[in-house]
Amino acid sequence: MDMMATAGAEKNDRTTRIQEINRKVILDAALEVFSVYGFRGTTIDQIAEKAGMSKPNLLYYFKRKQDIYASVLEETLEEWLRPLHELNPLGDPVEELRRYISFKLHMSAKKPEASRLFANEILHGAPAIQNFLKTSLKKLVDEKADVIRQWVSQGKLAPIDPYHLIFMIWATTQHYSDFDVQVRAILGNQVDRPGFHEQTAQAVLSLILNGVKVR
Amino acid sequence: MDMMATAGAEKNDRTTRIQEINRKVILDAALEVFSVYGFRGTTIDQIAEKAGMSKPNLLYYFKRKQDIYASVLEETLEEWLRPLHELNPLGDPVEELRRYISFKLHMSAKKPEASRLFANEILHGAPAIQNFLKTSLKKLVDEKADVIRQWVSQGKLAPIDPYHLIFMIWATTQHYSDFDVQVRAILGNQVDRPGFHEQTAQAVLSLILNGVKVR
DNA sequence: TTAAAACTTGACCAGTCGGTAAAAACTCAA
DNA sequence: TTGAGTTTTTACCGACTGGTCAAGTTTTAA
Repeated sequence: MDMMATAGAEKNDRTTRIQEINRKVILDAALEVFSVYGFRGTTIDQIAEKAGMSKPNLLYYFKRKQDIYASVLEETLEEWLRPLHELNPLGDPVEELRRYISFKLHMSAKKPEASRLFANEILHGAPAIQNFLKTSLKKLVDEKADVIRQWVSQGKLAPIDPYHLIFMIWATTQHYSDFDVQVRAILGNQVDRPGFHEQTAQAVLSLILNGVKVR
Repeated sequence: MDMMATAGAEKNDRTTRIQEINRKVILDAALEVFSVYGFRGTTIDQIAEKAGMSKPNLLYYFKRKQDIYASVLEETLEEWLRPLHELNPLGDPVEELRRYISFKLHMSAKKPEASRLFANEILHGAPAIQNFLKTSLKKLVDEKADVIRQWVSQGKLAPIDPYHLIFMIWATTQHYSDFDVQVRAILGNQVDRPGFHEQTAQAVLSLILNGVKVR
């Protein structure tokens, strides 16, 4: 499997209003279903039902199951990585990291499906986005690792490995969406109490930032 | 789906030598396959082939696919949680955490299949081990969270939330097995260099422990 | 108004997969 | 050696699922 462009509808390559609407409806439904059941665990019928249309109709917009999957991934990837893009080399390091972590936690809470979709894809060897990981993602991370390394060499951060720091931030923030059931099993229904998200952010921030500040 | 006992072979409930061997062969094969493809993504034929026997023969030992899956999970769970059990309330807090983190990282590197198996199960809502999570696991974590809380109140650790600390340790250590492809895509083949595992351990340890030490 | 293009659907097909049936092959204690 | 119990295999079934087809309905541009 490999990342590929969205298959258009027949003959003409113009995108009609109906196409625009239905593609979006399908991709929204697909995200919901794929993120819960994974690629193999998802049936086209499930997506079609959630999208409120028949299977052949759905297949009119996306010729194969993989096309839907690749499109959902593509759509969500950019949004998911934007916060890292915004890590500002000129800002205050601790403040920048605080912003980044807060935002990632916020995304995890607000859109856990996206996180789970990736987690599942990567867990299964990233068949559809391997190339993306090795090019775009690597480039972005290398860039930001450089930023962090400079912060360190300027004495603004403790001498930490930037890559492992980034991995730790990813792992920790996404844990709360990917392993939601486990978190719930252990913390019980306090997870649903109003202030929980803020408490979590507070705890995670102080843990990571303390490990990163100069002493 | 729910956790269930291993289905024995027919009539007599005595476990023969052949049964013992074949059950183990099957469970080893099953761990390999399930951890890569997940429950739905795995076919009984795949497991049977890896185990070197025919599908009906495999089904002679485990009546249904779910039984194999449940058995593999059950078998691996205990081993996976043992290090947390060994967190010693009487030891030096930072040293105990160092040991725990090191051991988890070591397990992630040595037996990534186990980690991936759980990650996959939990990611999909933990249908087979929900009950385990809510009872055994919760009890264990509550216990150890208490230990950490006491360390904090004795002034031996910075004032951190014990649950979020545990989550962070889990998330970070398992990241290296669960998201192996992503780590590889970003770090390249340095991952396979001899000292890599030690470097990672060093980086992760200093990050987490710095966040935890009293200042 | 109209006809071409776009959209939708019911019927269906072929491959896959979990699981069964029944009989053959093997093991082992007496 | 023998036969009861255990293990293995061949053949097969029915449900599911990804995807196709052809015919119908709706939309849209002229």
